[in-house]
Amino acid sequence: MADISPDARAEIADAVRDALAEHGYERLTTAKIAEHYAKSEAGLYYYYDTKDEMIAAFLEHTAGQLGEELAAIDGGPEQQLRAACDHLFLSPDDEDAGVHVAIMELLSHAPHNETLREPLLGLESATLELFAGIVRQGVDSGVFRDVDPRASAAFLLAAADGSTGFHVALEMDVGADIERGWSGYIDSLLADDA
Amino acid sequence: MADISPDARAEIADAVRDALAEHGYERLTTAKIAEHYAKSEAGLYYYYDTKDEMIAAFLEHTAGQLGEELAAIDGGPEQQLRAACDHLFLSPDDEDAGVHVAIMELLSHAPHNETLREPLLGLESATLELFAGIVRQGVDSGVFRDVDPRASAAFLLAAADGSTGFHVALEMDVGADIERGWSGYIDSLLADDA
DNA sequence: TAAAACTTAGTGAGTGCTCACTCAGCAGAG
DNA sequence: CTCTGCTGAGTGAGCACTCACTAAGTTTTA
Repeated sequence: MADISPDARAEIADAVRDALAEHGYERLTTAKIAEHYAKSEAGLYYYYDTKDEMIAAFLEHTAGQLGEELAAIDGGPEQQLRAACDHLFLSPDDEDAGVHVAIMELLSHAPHNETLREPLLGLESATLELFAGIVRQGVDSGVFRDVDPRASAAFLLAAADGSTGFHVALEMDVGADIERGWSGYIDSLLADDA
Repeated sequence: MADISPDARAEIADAVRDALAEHGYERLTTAKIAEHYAKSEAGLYYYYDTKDEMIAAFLEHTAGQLGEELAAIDGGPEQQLRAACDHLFLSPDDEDAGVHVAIMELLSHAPHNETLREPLLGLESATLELFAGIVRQGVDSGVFRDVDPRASAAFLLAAADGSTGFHVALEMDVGADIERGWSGYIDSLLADDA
């Protein structure tokens, strides 16, 4: 209970991710997690006390990965921001679509579920900080207009989260529109000292 | 089954809405819907065959209401767009917060649930059209720059949907930031023929 | 050095509870 | 007598979680 080996942690996080991508949160059962796990269903309970704890473990694992991926982006503020958006605004045929929809499901359950709230808050806060940091750098270096970094970051991140909804979940044909939308927004952030 | 009286329709839609606001979709049961309904649980099944159909009825009801509310806004394109955003981007202490989170939950279940997909698509498409119409009018009348109306509308709507997530669901303290975000975005849409 | 005692990492077969949905029947209107 | 609208009392399936047990190490003891 106290300490779980990193291997077991990662194996279970992956099993939760695969099961979530396949079935979605609503239909996620411990039996389905076990189907993607080398050991048995009861074995999951050797490491975690509840299903929610397994999901929280998946979220923490994912937050770590996303943080690494976003931190690996380099270039000037404009390039960094475009690359980061490209990463977060995904297309319906993206292979990670299932995972993103699942995280959105989890988000929507946060008001009723304490166990999930904390890791989700961590995930979103970290991403927000990262975006705000890029914008702040852009403003300081004069690449961007004098906008409020937190406001721009929060707005972009909200749009990224929301696009998962009606774009991926509903398969509405607005992928190109949304991409022009955020791209145009970044254009509008650029300082116009031509 | 075939035709349900408008009264019964509305009563059940309201019961679903109240139960959703109170318990969220995950913990929504037909018994809880019945608690907010004047008749019995079994009575719900006199009108609808499945729980999902009751929820779909609620969504259709809500889509109608939202359409009316947004259509009632008047003023110039800038005022209309600001008022519409004010309506969709809500604060955590908004009394409708529960309903918005619930719709977000429903959205995230759409990939796995055919019954819900259609009414949700209708809800989102109608709102998107409405926003795009306002922006188009603004562009045509020269109030806004020559932006792509569908792109701007889709981007704004995505941001509105997403803000429900980390703002209302997580109670992250970014309400003011997001408002400055969309307000600044509308500023950037204005034609600058000062 | 070998047997005994203990620990770690699991497993298969439940168990009890919740919940969507059903059904036989009933009151009142026409 | 029949149709509409409705109900109380189930019922069966699904699911989170438990538990008695085991096989494979590791440590202790004589």
